[in-house]
Amino acid sequence: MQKLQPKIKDVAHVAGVSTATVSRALTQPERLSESTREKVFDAIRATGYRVNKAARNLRTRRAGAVLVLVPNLGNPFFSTILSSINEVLAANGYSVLVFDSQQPSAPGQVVSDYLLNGSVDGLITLDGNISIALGETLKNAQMLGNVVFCCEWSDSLPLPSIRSDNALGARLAVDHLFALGHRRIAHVTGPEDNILAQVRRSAFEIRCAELGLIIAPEWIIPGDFSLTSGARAAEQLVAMPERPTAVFCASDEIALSLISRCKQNGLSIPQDLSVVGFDDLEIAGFVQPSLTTIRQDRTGLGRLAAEELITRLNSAQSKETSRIILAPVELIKRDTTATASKEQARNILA
Amino acid sequence: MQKLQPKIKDVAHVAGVSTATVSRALTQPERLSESTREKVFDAIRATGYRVNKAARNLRTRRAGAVLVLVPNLGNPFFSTILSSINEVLAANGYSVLVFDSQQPSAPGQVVSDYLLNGSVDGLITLDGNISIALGETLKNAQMLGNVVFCCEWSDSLPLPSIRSDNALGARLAVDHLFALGHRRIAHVTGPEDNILAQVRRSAFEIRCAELGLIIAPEWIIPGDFSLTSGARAAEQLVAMPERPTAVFCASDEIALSLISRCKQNGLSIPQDLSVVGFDDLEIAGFVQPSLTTIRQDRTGLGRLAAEELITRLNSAQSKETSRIILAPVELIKRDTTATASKEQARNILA
DNA sequence: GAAGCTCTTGTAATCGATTACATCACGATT
DNA sequence: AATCGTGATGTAATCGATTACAAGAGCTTC
Repeated sequence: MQKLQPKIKDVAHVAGVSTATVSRALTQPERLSESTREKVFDAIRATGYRVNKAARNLRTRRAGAVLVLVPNLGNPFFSTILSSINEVLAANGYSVLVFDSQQPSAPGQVVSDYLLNGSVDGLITLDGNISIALGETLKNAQMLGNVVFCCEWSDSLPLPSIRSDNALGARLAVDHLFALGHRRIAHVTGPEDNILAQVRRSAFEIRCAELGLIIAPEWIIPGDFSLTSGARAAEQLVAMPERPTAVFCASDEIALSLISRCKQNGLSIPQDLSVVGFDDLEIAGFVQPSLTTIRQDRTGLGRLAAEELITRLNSAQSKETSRIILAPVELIKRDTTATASKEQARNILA
Repeated sequence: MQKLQPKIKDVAHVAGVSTATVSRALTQPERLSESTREKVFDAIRATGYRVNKAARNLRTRRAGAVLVLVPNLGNPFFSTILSSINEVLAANGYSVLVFDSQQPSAPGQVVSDYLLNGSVDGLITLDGNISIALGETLKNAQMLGNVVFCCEWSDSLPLPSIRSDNALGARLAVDHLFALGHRRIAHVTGPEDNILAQVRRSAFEIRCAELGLIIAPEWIIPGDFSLTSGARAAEQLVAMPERPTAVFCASDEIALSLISRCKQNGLSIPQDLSVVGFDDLEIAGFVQPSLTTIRQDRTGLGRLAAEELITRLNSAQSKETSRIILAPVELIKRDTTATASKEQARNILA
């Protein structure tokens, strides 16, 4: 049975130095003579000493931790990003706290608590629904400079945002389908109130217009990124009298479940319908047919967001710029898209 | 521009009481008279006060936080559990720190740091690879009572473990396939060193033996839970001269990619091969054909683990019992399993 | 050899809460 | 009327680190 956790005083005693010296050995070892430094480290080893985080945090007014706000932790898209955020932050000495904003407790309250009570130094949010009220609170506490958006953003908050080039992604998808001869392209959207889904949708519409494609209103099928919404969209698709020959889905989950449901309804993919997803989840390459999709660099997104936050935490000046960092997207051609048949290609709306 | 964060002294001043009273209002409001209590809360509201977590933690020697150690955060199986852990802990006033044990930094070191430096009060680990050394360290620091396994466990550490009934899962899978007439059943395993994978495998073998089924050595195909390993297993399967008619996979990811690769090789699922997975990932119900699998109650696992840890943190006595809580598993019959054809059923090994 | 530097180390204040102990007021008990 | 108990509040010690400031040692410089 061992004693309680040794404290800095115990180490100082064993090493025969003052607590200040021990503290210096910990935080700025180069300031000590080599002999004392070694004495101290020996004592640390001998006692099994670990700095008490709470005491250090109190004194230094830093938490050494970052909060990551995730909408739906269960979604593999987010958790990969989280993993990469974790990696960068850990390498820089920060702990990572997570909070799932889907939870019953009011996330705004929770987030401002974390930031204002000093539990964390900063926030990376993968959730774009940051309320104006929260923004105000953070601004008043001069905490707004320690917040970074990842994937998402909010037009009403002047915050940096690391995100994929969503518009480009949508264009790549349309161009790819167009090049294959498709002229009747549908789109299953993300949630209506989601800014990123809005960008994908409008870029889709604009690109179609540029290419002279007409989009029937019913071809814009509302979804919400989820598997369920993909299946629902498939039902709508197969029921259409003038069925599109291709569909661009706002997420891979939509695409995967849409494909599955279409097959159940007797459609062949990609012969009867070409499908493009968005995200490039790992599973996308492991289904049959494998999914053509727009890859988002999830690891890069997480890394960049973490790096941006660290930079901001280190720079004393609070700069509330709405800097935007675009992560590249890429068309991954797989097997759910195919050349339009003659009949499909000719079948342009009047 | 606002001043610095108000402290308890400021609140006390505004309310015209002592700091002790403010503190009591926060932690044991029933001990104050109604009038002062209201005065204090008014002052708190007026000043926008938030308790400083570091100061409170230092004084109370509690962190109000729990570390969750996750092997591979990017895996949807784990992240759902994490979400449910988060929910329960948040409801009980605990913050959740995560660490991905796949990371370069030595996870053992990191974990013991977190626990010994007071960053967290306890640990829930979804990773079974807790080293003996770490166990010793924690025991010496009398921290071993604050650790709970979730899904995984370690025979060498006397810790509570919340896990699925893996053996039952394997039996359910075998029984289901047997009832459909299958007599030649393969198994794609999890990682060889993974205790949970070992249980599934040995329960599979035992049940087969009980039913009088012979398992050719090559039908035990090594995998590691991953999509990649499922595809590899499929290659091995299709190349077998005496191909099994059914396969029980240690994870859904294995099953999904195995199915996909088998289809690429011209097999029809389930006509040529019945497949059972393990986990019941959300996607399992949204692929075509939808996956028959053993459901693990991921939400329940997370919840139970969190509740168990909270109980332990609240009880002063350190009880290092290796209590086991089994979460139920369930066979979810979907479309990747079918009655064995006459030829399949008759084809028993000599 | 006095002044001034640099380098190393120690003393003690400090971060912002919680809480043991003391005090006081007020009503009940004898 | 003296004593006691109870409830409400205040005073000050405390949690365990960091760090401003001071001080001493050893060197250089004029």
